[in-house]
Amino acid sequence: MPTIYDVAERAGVAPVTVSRVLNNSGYASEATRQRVETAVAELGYTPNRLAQGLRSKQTQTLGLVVTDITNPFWTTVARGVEDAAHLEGFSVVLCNTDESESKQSQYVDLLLQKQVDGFVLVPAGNDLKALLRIQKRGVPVVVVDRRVPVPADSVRCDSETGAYHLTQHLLERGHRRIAALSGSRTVSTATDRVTGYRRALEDAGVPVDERLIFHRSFTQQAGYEMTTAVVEVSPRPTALFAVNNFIAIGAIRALRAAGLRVPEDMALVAFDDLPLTLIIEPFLTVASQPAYEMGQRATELLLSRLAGGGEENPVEIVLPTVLTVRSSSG
Amino acid sequence: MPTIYDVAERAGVAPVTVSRVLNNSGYASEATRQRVETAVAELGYTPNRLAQGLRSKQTQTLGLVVTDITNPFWTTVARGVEDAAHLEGFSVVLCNTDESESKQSQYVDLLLQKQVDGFVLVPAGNDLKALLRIQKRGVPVVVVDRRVPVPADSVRCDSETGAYHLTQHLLERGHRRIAALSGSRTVSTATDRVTGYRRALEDAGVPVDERLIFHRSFTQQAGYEMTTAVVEVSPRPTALFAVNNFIAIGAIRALRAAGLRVPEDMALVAFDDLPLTLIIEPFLTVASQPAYEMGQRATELLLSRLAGGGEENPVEIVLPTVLTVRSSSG
DNA sequence: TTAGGATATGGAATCGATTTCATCATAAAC
DNA sequence: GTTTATGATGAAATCGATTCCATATCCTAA
Repeated sequence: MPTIYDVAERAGVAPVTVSRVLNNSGYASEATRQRVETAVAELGYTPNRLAQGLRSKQTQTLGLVVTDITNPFWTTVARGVEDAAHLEGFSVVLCNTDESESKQSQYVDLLLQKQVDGFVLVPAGNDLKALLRIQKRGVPVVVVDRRVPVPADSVRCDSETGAYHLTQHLLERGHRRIAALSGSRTVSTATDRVTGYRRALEDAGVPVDERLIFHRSFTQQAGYEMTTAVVEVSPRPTALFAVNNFIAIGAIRALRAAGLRVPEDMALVAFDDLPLTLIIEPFLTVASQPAYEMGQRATELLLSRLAGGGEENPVEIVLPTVLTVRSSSG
Repeated sequence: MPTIYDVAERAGVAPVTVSRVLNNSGYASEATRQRVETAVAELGYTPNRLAQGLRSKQTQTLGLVVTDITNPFWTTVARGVEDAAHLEGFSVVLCNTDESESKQSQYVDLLLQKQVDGFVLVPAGNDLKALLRIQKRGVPVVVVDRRVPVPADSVRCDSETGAYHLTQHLLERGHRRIAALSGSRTVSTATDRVTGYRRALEDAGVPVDERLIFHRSFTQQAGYEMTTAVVEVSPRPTALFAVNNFIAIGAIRALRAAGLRVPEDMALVAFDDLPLTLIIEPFLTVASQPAYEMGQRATELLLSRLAGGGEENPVEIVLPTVLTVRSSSG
C-alpha cells in the first residue's frame, strides 16, 4: 500500500507538499499540483485515515448509538443522521444497544477509543454513566429522543403533547376506559407519554384507573403481554393507547388472539408510524414523530458544536408530533 | 486525555511495559502488573485505537456493506455479522449503498482508508470494481447473498431451488398462469430466482409466457408498479411470485387497489419472510432465507481468513431456503 | 531601494501506540 | 562453576500522516 512518502518521491516533492495538495491547504503551484496528482493516480494512493486522525486529532467520524436497530423508527433516524453527516464529509459508525446498559457502556467506550469527533446518543435505560463519560472527555454529544437530568444538547419530540392528543382523540370518540401500554419507567418517553395520557383524562374529567396503566418495554412481545393482561381487566377498557409502534403491533396480535376486532371491540391508537414500505394498509391512528428530521437536526446541532459554533448553554430542540387519524380508532 | 506515557510515568515503568500488561503480551511481574493497573484506573486511561491500528496494522474492525438497510432482511443479516464479529473482539462499521454503485464505491474506499481488517460485502448492482479494489489491496472479503463472476469467498442461499419450490407449490395448487416480479437483471438473486421459476414451469410442462416476467428493483414501489401492470395482462394470471419481501408488499397493495383479494382472486408467494415483530398476522407463503445465519457464517468465514486459516481456494457456502406455506397461496 | 507580504516548498517534530532489539537478573542444566 | 533458558524490563525505531517552523522567491507599496 503506497504511502504519502511514495507519492512524494514519485512526484519529486516533500511529503508535506503532497499533503498540502491533497487537502488543498497552504500553497502549491499548478505544476507541482499536477505532478502530485498524477503520482497519486499512478500509485493508486489513498490516505491512511488512522494516521490522519492520530496526527490531526480529527476523525471526521460520528458515533451513533441507538437502542433498537430493528425498529424502523430508529432506522429512519439513522438515515437522517447519516445524510446530514455525509453532507459535511463526516461518516457515521452505528451501534445498537438493545436498551442494555452494559452494551451501551461498551460501545461508547469503543467509540471514544476510536476517537470519534462526536456522538448522537439515545441513552439506554436510565444509565447516565455513558453520557457523563463522553461529556467528561470533552467530546460533543447530542442526546436524541429522551430527556436526561443533566445539561446536554438534545433533540426530541413533545411526547407529552402527542400522547395528550391521542388520548383526547379517543375521548372525543366517546371512550372512557382507555388503557395505556408503555415502556420502561426508566425511559422518559415512556413516562412522558403516560403523563400526557393522564393529563388528557384529567382535563376531560375522566378518572384515571391505575390498573389500566402498564409499564413493560418497547417491544412487540411486551405489547402482546400487556394486552393479554388488559383484556382481563373488568370492566374491560374500550380503547388502548400504545406508546410505540412495536407495542401496538403486539397489541393487535394479542387482540386477534383474544378474538377481539379493531376498532369494533377495541379501539387502538399509537405513537410512531410504520413506514409505508413495510405496511400493506395503514390503519393505525398514530402520533408520528419526524424520525428523519430528528436525526438530521441532531446531527446538524452536533456538527455546529464541532465547528465551535453555538452558545455555551445546551440547546434543546423539541419537535411536534403529527396526529394521523385512521381506522383503528373507530 | 491520558496517554500510555502518562500511565507509564505514574506507574514508574516504561510505556512498553504498560502495553505489555494491557495486552497481556510478553512478561510482567505481578507487582508491576498491579502498579500499571492502578495507574490505568486512577487516570481513567483508554488506549487510542488510531495509534494502535497505525502501528499494529490491525484495527479489529470489519466493514459491512449492504444494499438496503431499511429492509429487515438486511438488518437481520447485520445482526448476524455483528454478533459473530463481537465474539472475536471485532467491531463492525455498517454502510448502506441503496444499490447505488457510486455509494458503494465511496464507502468501500472510505473503509479501506479506515484500514478495516476485512469486508462483508453485498455487491451493489453489477459493479465489480469495488470488490476488485478490495481484493487488489489484499484485504479479505466475503461476498454475501449474490453470485459474482470472479473468485471470491461467498455465502448465499440457493435462490434457484427456493424459487423452484415456490413455483412448484403454486403449480400444485393448480395455477398455470404465474407471473414473476423480480429485481434488477444485474443482480444474481433476481435472475436466479427467475431461473428457478422457469425451470419449475418447464418441468411441469407449462409454457413460459415472457409477458409475465418483470424485472424492476427490490422495492415496494417496484412491486406495486409491476403488479399494476400484471393485472392488465390478458388473460390475467392467477398467481404472483414476488422475488423478495418488499416486492410482495407492493404487490399486495396494488392488488388491493385493483380490488383483488389474496388468495381468492390472486395467489401470492414470495422470497424472504418478514420478522414477526413487524407483522401482525403472517399470511404470506414464503421461501425464507436464514438471514441471521448468513451474516454469521459470512463473518466466521471472514474471521477465519483473517486468522490466516482456510485453504487457498475461495469457499462458497450455499444455504437452503425454507418453504413456509401460509394462506396467501390459497 | 527596500521593507513587507504573498507564494512555494521543505525539514523536523509530533500524534500514541507497538515492534524490535538489547540488557540484566535469576534459576536451571551440565 | 560456567553455560543457558526464562523472566522482566527498557531504549529506540516505527507506523503514515499533519503541524510547526524555516527558507527562498517574487512582487508590490512606501
